[in-house]
Amino acid sequence: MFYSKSAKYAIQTMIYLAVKEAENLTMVSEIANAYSIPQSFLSKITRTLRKHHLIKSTRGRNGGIRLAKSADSIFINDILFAIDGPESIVPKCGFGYESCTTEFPCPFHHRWSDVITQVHGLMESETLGNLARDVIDRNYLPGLKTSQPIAQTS
Amino acid sequence: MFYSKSAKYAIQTMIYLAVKEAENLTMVSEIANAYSIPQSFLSKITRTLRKHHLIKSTRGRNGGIRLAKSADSIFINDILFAIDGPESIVPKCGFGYESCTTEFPCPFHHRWSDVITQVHGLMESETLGNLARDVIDRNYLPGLKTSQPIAQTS
DNA sequence: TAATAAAAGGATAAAAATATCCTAAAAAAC
DNA sequence: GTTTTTTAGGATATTTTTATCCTTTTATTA
Repeated sequence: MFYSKSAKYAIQTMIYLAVKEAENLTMVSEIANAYSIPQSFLSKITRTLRKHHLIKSTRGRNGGIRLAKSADSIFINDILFAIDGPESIVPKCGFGYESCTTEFPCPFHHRWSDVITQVHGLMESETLGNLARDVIDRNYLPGLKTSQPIAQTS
Repeated sequence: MFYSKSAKYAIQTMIYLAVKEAENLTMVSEIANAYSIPQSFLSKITRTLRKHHLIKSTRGRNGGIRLAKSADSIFINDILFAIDGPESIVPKCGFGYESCTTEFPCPFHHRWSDVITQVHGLMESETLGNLARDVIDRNYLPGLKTSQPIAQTS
């Protein structure tokens, strides 16, 4: 896949928070439960997200996490960067050559560059806000009271 | 990335063989050396390729491997399937939901389906023959005597 | 203030992917 | 037929990713 399982968990978490933006704090355990993510593992991921200033957290009873800024100002790439590191957001050669550029292309380069560019363009331009609105419109968020199988609504 | 390191090695190997199609047999060690792949590891991969009838091998002195059929009849998907298994060639949900369909889509589904479909379409339609011709045209194959840095020729 | 509940953090474990090593089998060369 | 060279195969090791466990810190509540 284009990103790690950890990054997937992170994106799920961020979407969850974006959808619940109104609420001040959400417990990590609630999100872990909603997506069937091991709680301790998700805890590590949210700590990383916090270190990258994507979320803020409060300890202690009634504590939890929330977005650090507007969902519209957070791009998917920001999340991938935080979790999978800088490499993850650099369009990489489909063929796997370390240094594959336009000047020194690999066999796959030309065939893949369009597609790879699209993927990374999507990551760069897609905001958490867009995804959250999509989730709300479709009424689709596991674990939320408002959630309904989309199959019934369409 | 879209596929594993093993699959990358396999694709590199298959392209190497396709370019050298004229020659009867190529040693695994030669390919491993050309791409800096651990030889024993590549040996395992070529055994898998053989079991999937993508290459044929001959043991003993002057032995080696060669394509089992015409490069034009081998699709990249065939290689990915052999190495990474059936999952690798099934377009998967960008968001990571296990069951993400048109009827039961996830937030990413609509945004990603176009891109994912393109990636997998490319895998399905791209043949080893096409890639090999590209390599020959560009005179680009590590370890081959004919290889030249493409930067010099363009 | 003590009990409780939450995130933070560190140590460890389990699983998966990648890599190494050694022996066996087979084909050719001598 | 012995040696050499190559792929086949199995056992093991290393690395990376994912997951678990336990303790600490912090805030709330009783």
